[in-house]
Amino acid sequence: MGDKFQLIGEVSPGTAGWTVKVVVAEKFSPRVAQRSLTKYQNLILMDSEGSTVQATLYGQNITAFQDELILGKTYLISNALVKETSAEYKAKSGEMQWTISGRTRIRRVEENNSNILISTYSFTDFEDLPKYMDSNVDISVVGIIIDIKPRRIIQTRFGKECQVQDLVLINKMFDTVLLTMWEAFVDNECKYISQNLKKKACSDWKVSQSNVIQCSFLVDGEFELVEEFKCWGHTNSEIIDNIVSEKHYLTFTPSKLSSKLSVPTDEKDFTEIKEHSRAENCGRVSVKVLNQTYWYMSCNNCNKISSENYGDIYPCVFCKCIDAKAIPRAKVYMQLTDPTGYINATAIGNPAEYFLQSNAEILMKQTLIPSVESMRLSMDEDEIFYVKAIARESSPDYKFEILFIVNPSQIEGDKNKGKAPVEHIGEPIRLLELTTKRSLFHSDTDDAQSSKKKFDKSRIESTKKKSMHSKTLFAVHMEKRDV
DNA sequence: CCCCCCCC
Repeated sequence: MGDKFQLIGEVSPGTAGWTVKVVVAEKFSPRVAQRSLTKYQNLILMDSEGSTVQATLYGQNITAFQDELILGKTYLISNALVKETSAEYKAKSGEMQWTISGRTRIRRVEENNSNILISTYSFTDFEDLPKYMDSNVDISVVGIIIDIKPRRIIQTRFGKECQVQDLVLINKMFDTVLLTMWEAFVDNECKYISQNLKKKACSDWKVSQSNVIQCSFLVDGEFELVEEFKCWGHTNSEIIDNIVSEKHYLTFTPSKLSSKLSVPTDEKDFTEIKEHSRAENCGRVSVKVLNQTYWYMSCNNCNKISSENYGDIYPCVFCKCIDAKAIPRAKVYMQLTDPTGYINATAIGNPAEYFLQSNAEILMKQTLIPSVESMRLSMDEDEIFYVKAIARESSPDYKFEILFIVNPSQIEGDKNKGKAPVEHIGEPIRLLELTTKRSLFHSDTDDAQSSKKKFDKSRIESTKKKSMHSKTLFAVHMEKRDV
């Protein structure tokens, strides 16, 4: 399977234009980080030489890719973000780590490379397990799950309550062991396994049960399942038969394993940024834009990032649209500063194009990254940036997004002249005085009535609707250009 | 809505 592609070891952070053919050797359950709410999922990928690399998926990518990266299947992967693992963890995770995201290109290859997988595993026989008790060594076993015990709550010796659940494993010698699943494994793997056991029970159970009855139970033990522990679960009589007829090791696993597990479901929520309140009347606000790529390739249906080439039709992993088209989308990341401090904010799509005075296609075709000044010569009037503070799932701080940019002189003059066209929910409505320079950190409020204007009314209306749950829209008055 | 990063 090697041929014209790179090997895992040949790819480092600087490597350009690489493609590696890999087998998904392991796929762990999605987890939530210890110190934040970030969801992540680790995979182990293996190349033709048996070298492995840890690959990680974050957040929504976990769900998006759950059917793309199937355990035991072969893929061509390119354009993953390659990072060196920090020294702290190097011993454990190996040299490099790949982050798989929407920009990563993944192509399924119809090849059976399970022999490569098997060759790298070393399974410990059940009868040798007692040697490893309390040794904290990671070992692998292979067996069939023939029973799952009820979940129970235990107390550790430190008084902490833990949920555990026992599985009964059987090997080809009909030895059995109890495998105790801890905490998250109860919610994830056990849940999946028990569903699977039920499903199989009617048709297959008799055969395997009669097999079990014939055997003697030689070893009973209790072993902790650590994360590196490999474990395959089946109750299919055919598989048991295979084991009996000397097909020792199984390399296939339920392909939808991860989809049955606890995948993040929470919608992102928008919350108020009271803690960002500072003094008012804080003087001028300035904007700084660092050099960056002012566009990304996106799905024309859902706007999510795409790994395809411009104009290509492809099935989008995010929205599942089968004939999505890859089109560029403008984005710009900027720093807004006032005397109280600064925030970093992103503008995507329309506000980005307005700010950059360009459009996505032109931005994409720039070979050199132009400075914002050079693109924004015409902008010499005051502007209001409507910024939304969005609570992040993963950390306590907010990210800021510029929803639209309004030039006040374009707003129709009536009694609402100059008042920001944004509804504020749950707080007294106040009007934003254009002449007042607000602190960036002041979550200000605006008047819904003022949407009676010709300026881009429909867009503002639709933004309003989407912002119904938001209490965090605030406006930043930019005084002329001050880059 | 969408980008980035994120974890052991």
